[in-house]
Amino acid sequence: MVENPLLPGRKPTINDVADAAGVSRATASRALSDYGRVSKSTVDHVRAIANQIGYRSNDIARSMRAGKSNTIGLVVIADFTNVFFDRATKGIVDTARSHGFEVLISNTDENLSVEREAVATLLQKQVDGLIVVAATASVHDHLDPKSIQFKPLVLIDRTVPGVNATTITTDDFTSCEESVRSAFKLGHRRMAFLVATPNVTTVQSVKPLLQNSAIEDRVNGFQSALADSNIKNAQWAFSPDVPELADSAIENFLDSKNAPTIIFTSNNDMALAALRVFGKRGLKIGSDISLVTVDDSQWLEAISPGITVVERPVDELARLAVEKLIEQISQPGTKPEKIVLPTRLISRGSIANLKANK
Amino acid sequence: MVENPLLPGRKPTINDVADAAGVSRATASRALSDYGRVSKSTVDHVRAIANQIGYRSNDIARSMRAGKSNTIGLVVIADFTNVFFDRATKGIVDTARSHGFEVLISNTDENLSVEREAVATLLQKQVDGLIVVAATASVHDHLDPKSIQFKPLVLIDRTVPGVNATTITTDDFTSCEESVRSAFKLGHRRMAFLVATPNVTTVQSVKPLLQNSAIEDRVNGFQSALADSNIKNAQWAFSPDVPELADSAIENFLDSKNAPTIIFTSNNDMALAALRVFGKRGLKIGSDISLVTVDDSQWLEAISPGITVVERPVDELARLAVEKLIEQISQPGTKPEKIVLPTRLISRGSIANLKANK
DNA sequence: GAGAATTGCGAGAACGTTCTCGCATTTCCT
DNA sequence: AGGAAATGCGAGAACGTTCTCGCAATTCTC
Repeated sequence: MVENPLLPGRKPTINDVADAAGVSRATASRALSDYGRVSKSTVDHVRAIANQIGYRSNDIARSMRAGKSNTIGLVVIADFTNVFFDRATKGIVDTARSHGFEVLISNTDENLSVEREAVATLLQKQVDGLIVVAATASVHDHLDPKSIQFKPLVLIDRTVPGVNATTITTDDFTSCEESVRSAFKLGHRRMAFLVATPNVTTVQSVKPLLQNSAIEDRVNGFQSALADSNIKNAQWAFSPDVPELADSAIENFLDSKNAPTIIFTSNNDMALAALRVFGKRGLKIGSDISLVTVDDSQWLEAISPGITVVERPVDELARLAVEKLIEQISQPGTKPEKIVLPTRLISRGSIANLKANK
Repeated sequence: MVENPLLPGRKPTINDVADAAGVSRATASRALSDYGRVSKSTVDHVRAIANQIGYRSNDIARSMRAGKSNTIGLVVIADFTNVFFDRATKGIVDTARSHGFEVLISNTDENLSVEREAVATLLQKQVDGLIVVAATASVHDHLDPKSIQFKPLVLIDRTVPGVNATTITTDDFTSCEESVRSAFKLGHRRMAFLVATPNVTTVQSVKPLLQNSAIEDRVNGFQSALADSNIKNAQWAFSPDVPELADSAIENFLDSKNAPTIIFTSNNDMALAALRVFGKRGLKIGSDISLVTVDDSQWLEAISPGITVVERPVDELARLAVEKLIEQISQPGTKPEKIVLPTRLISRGSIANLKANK
């Protein structure tokens, strides 16, 4: 190991800078961090010396002294194909960085005990605040103020009743409603809905108790439009996010007596299931069968026909989450807000026009 | 703000535990961290008290004392659609976590100065080691041992000549070679290649100096098979990762005099460009036009026909990167290794069989 | 030009851990 | 039973910062 000739054996500390510059540690600190009273000439001199010996401040020591780590914790769903959380994570990391914060990421698998552990670990790492995608709406003791040491908290994607934190969600209801209406206008009457439901183990045809307000919103949006259109025989499948089960749910739809002309899926994974089964059966999307899903990604636009989709503003959600969190970190009194971001139905070619075909 | 009635005003520290348990701080520390000499009864008592007052150790203070942060830094390409780095990041975070390490992530945009800054920031945060996807092969002073304070370093995806660090790459050469041979066997003679090239600003038809060994390997693999098959008129486009430019490169291929029957793309973004243009022109993949790309993702398999792809072992790469890094962190003498992981050509329906058509 | 205000800087404490000593007390060995 | 070894624990230092005090030297004020 080659060493710095000036300071053998270890990285330079502020004491080394002080010694080399012939000033006290306190003055060196003031000169480097630009506070307190120091003469201009001392500042220049100390900084020159610091550069020369390659001094870089130790953020751990600084955090310890300051009681702030400039780090936020993110507790999020790990899901290999879920574009939404992928992009949200990336947006959060980038926004945080641009505000001088680092992000510690913990992946939970929609698993409450993993989530508990993750929150505890992040708090031990002394994060200044937390952004959480809560696995379940019914349990939240680990998110209560005292459990998180009264640190700021922002919930994203889903609400948790009983937790008085800033919450940033998307208006899935309205666009899902609109997607059904849109299909109705094009002549669709037999509709089926495949909903990813983390907290079940088998496919259900009747809505179980959902633990996820975002999914609940989508289901409610679909149902509201069905009611308005007086459609009573819609088929439903609530499936765990397991490819085989999702695929079989789609197969069941297609094999049923009054097979649907259109299938709505609640997320990317479920849309993949639909595409797999359609491909296997040689069904042409946009003519033989129709498809609408939630959460846009580039490939949904690139393939032909493009898939009609409810787009959620993931980048804005990520940005807001970080900004609201940092606001609460820097101004502890700030009141929590409930923010709902608008979504948008993007029509591509995946809904067949049944009226034109007649 | 509600406070802990036992300890008003702040989080309990190990001093509070010691006081409440009636022992010294040293003994409390020994009892909680299970080292040194303490009686069984003292351990039980101290732990009970610690639980009771809700004590959780402060990892920042611990890191400061220990000179180790149990944190690794990841410097990686931020790219909205690049599945490879998305999954690599996730794999790295999960593997690290399972070994008790956290990950600090920095996104660079294939930008050297951002990369420099990121490395410096992570070092200030006192990471114990670094995993880096290097933006450029020609400059590496910021990755030299003294620049990274002699901390362990693992390079992934790309090699950087002159940096003596553990390197984990994939054997893109062989599978890319095989993909061309595979197309040749099916009767393809007119081939075109669209290669994502971060360090150019316009589309080039002649290979520029690539700064990326992974891309270089792919190009070399393609070229090797072309030479073996005696194909001399292959078309090439080296494009920045900008949708409009990539799309136009594909258009140019299709509009050229001897238009290719098959297009090879070097990554997911370029494949999306191909799909967009094919769709726009009504070309049917697997019959009118053929396509092969690199880096698998679920949608490439779900659509019909599935896209033939060179699959790279991203999860294993991520796992190895973390494990090798942690090995070097815990055993400082460990020699760097150069690991090359095998890739695999997955044939789906996207290469037309021109021989069968005759 | 004398007191007051300002400026520049050093000494030392503090953040919350862990670890090295050293000192009692207990246990062991013959 | 008497010395040696082992055990249990406390005092205090150390990690690298920042910040509060206070003191001397300089500048200001009338």
